[in-house]
Amino acid sequence: MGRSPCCEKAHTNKGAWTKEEDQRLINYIRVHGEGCWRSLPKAAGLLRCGKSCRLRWINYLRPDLKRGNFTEEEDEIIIKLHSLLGNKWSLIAGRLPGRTDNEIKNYWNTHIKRKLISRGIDPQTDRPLNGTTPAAAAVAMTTAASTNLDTSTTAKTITNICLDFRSSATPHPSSVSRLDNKTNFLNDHNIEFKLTTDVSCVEDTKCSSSGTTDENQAPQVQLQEEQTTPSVLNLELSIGLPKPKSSSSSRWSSTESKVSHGFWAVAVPPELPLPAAAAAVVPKPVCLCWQLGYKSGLLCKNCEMALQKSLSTKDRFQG
DNA sequence: AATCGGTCCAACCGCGACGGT
DNA sequence: AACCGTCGCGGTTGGACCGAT
Repeated sequence: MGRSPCCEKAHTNKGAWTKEEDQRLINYIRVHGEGCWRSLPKAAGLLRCGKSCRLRWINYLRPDLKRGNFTEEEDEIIIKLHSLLGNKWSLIAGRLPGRTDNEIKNYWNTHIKRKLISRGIDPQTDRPLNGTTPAAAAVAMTTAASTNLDTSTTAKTITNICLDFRSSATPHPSSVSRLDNKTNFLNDHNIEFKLTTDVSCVEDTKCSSSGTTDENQAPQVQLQEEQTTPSVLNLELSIGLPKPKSSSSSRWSSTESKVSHGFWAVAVPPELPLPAAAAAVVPKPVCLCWQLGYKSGLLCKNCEMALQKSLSTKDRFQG
């Protein structure tokens, strides 16, 4: 049986939006908020399909959108995140408040690709075009030494990636909520982040890594930023085998799936002192919004709970 | 002024993931 | 477990714009 169309195409407008349509959509969302895109067009009196409305709002009408050219800092963040995540535009957008995935994707294809080629970097692979590692490359890959922090049966490898987030501002809540939904790819590849604001990383050009190791199962890589920037965040990346999936679907097991869009990570808040952190290291499902260092109040429900748990653990160690 | 080619970006399309039943 | 509806993501496209000739 074929997939039913998302909307009745015969009675919907296509193409560029008119000012009146924009205004209708804005007015409706102002009153009713985002969501339920399927029924929105009818309720708002728009002859558009829900997908079209959603796209128009997210990419163009949202009030928190940043307009204008990308800054050099934004360029560098995009390049670095792309080298890490690939074409995960929504994930990258989640790190650039006010920018949309579509905008970043377009910008990548029209500007950054050329920029990278001029630097001698292959934009597809983010590796040097000539196959050697140039000093200009933003990301160098080296073997990582790891320590075993994982008590689960799934092999994980934690690596450090230092990214330059000098321009990082507090993300808008909408970015955070969107980010919460970006973890499928990371789940599938069992990739974990631990993002801290450890200033020592700024000074330490080596960004030492820690994490589990299983030489038989997981490749180990360390991505290391050239330490020429004044402020760098320490982003630990764990790469391992994909989480086991139920036999007939791509979903997680029942206990795992209790956490919607969950994100398995070593849940250690940045402020936890090292000994406590080491003791508290257990795999927990939390999402990227915490792992990316967002503050309480901007976290999703899952991360908020995880944060509270970890803080109580911290209290026990200090008390 | 007209034409052409390149660039940019808003919007569309198809697909996969998730949640509910 | 299977099915269905909805949502969100990434790739692609079409047309507007702009500079060169």
